[in-house]
Amino acid sequence: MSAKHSQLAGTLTDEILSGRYQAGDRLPSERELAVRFNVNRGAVREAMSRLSQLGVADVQPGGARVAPINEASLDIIGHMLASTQVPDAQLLGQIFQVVERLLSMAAEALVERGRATDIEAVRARVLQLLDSRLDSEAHAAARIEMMRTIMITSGNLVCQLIAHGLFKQFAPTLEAVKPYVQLDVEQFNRLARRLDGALATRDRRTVREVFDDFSELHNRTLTPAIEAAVRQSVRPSESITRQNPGPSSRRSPGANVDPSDNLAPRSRDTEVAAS
Amino acid sequence: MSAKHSQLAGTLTDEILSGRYQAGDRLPSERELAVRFNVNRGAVREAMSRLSQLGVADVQPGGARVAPINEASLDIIGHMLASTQVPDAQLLGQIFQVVERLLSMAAEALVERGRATDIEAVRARVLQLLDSRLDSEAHAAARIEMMRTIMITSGNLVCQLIAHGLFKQFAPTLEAVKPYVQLDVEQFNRLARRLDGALATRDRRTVREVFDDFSELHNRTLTPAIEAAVRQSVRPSESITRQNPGPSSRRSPGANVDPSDNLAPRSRDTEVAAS
DNA sequence: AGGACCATTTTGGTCCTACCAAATTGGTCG
DNA sequence: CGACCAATTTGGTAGGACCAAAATGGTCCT
Repeated sequence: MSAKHSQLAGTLTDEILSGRYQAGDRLPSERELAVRFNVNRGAVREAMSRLSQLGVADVQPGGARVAPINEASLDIIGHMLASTQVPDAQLLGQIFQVVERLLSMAAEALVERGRATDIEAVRARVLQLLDSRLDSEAHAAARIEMMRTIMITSGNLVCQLIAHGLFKQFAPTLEAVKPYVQLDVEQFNRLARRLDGALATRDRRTVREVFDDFSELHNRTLTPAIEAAVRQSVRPSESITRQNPGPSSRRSPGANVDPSDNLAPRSRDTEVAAS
Repeated sequence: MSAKHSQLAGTLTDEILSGRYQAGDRLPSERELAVRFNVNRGAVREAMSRLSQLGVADVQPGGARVAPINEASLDIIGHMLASTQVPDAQLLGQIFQVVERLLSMAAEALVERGRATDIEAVRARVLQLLDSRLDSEAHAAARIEMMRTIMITSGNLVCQLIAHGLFKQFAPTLEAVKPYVQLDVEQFNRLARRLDGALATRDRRTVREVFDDFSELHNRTLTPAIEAAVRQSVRPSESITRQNPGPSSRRSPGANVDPSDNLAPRSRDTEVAAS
């Protein structure tokens, strides 16, 4: 579905991220890639441009070389999460950890220097999260909305950008794991109440403590959820909901490369054989 | 010096970030931009691609629209810092705050789950920072090296990517402000000693306290430095060190647009008149 | 031999032209 | 007034030609 250059960029990014190339290695030339993937060189160039801006390759006249991973852009996280069938628990945990820290920072800034109206706005989100009788879906959405509100009202642009960028990237993964999460609502609500009180009294120390506890709770929630997802070991995105096979004229699932055009290197055996 | 598309992307990014366009506004068409800036449409396309990947514009068939700022990539920070002559103190403060939080997180993870050898490596950096008799330049470099070591040994990739990305962007600004910073070395060393002790005993609570204090110290250091820079109100990058005028055949300073080609919109008066 | 130097080849960078598909636009008809 | 449809605008793709910088491999001097 997506354009050629986009697919190519994805393929190359995955190959680099998977460690097929060592940092410093020369990438095949644009012209060679063009013939190998049977696309126009322009498409290759756009893909290389993406790699360059992603920070996974350093492309210069004379040749392109792969860059060390830790110098890449934050946007590679999405690729890393998507490359493995079951999300990497460790990476996901790191993301959560960072988000929660930034969230804590934003909330602390809010209670220290924020306007009263902003604090009230956040409190409204927190209480709304508490009072209503929500199903887990709505509860999750409300949680996210609360986080968003905290980020925005904090006024810290850097914080917002990072959080938004991270969220955008792990949202699909989260969606895939969601069926397996079982949040301890009781404890969560206890924390939410504490947060509300801390916000009302502008008690920074307690705010921080609450977010530390949030982090711990999330970790305890996430780990078994991922384990459950691993046990099932199903393809996250579509294969869960797909129940009606549809007409026989259908092409391949779409998440993978269309077999009609050979954007993948020639005759690379599919690693996950149909069983 | 830089390529046309790069200049164009910078110009457009700055115009969008400066609020000249509202979020949701339509950007001029590629063909129109091509004639306005007297460049090939291909160059315009590359610039638009950059804007798109930067998250400041949403470009689709039918037209490109500017995106809300808070949905942009983290990489716009560099533009925002560079667009104003004197760095924005508030934004710089936010960056520092975030970095210090992430640093604290990394250090805490290190003392909680890190290997002994890694902790020793960080301690070495801290002590090296303490013992030697360094000038402020070397001291700053050693501080950065310490932070880098903490980030790397922590093993949190997300943390590393954010920190590296932020640092890469505010490094030039930091360089510009550096002449004006006067670090309270005595207090800093006191904190460093505390950090060393906390690392040795794997005392997570103290580690966090130390980084909170670091944050506070940096804030107290940064604010007057920026104020001093504002007072001087000099162009950060080159004009400070340039003392020998060079041959008369020289072109314009290079940071600005070459007068021979009109990449800037026609006859736009320079906003900062020479005084 | 070993190292410095230089011409050739390779490689990415730019430009141009033409054409395609999707979105927008503006008119037209019910 | 609203739904629908065609013409236009807009971004997307393709292919080719050429340029400049880097890498390469040979040559010459020491």
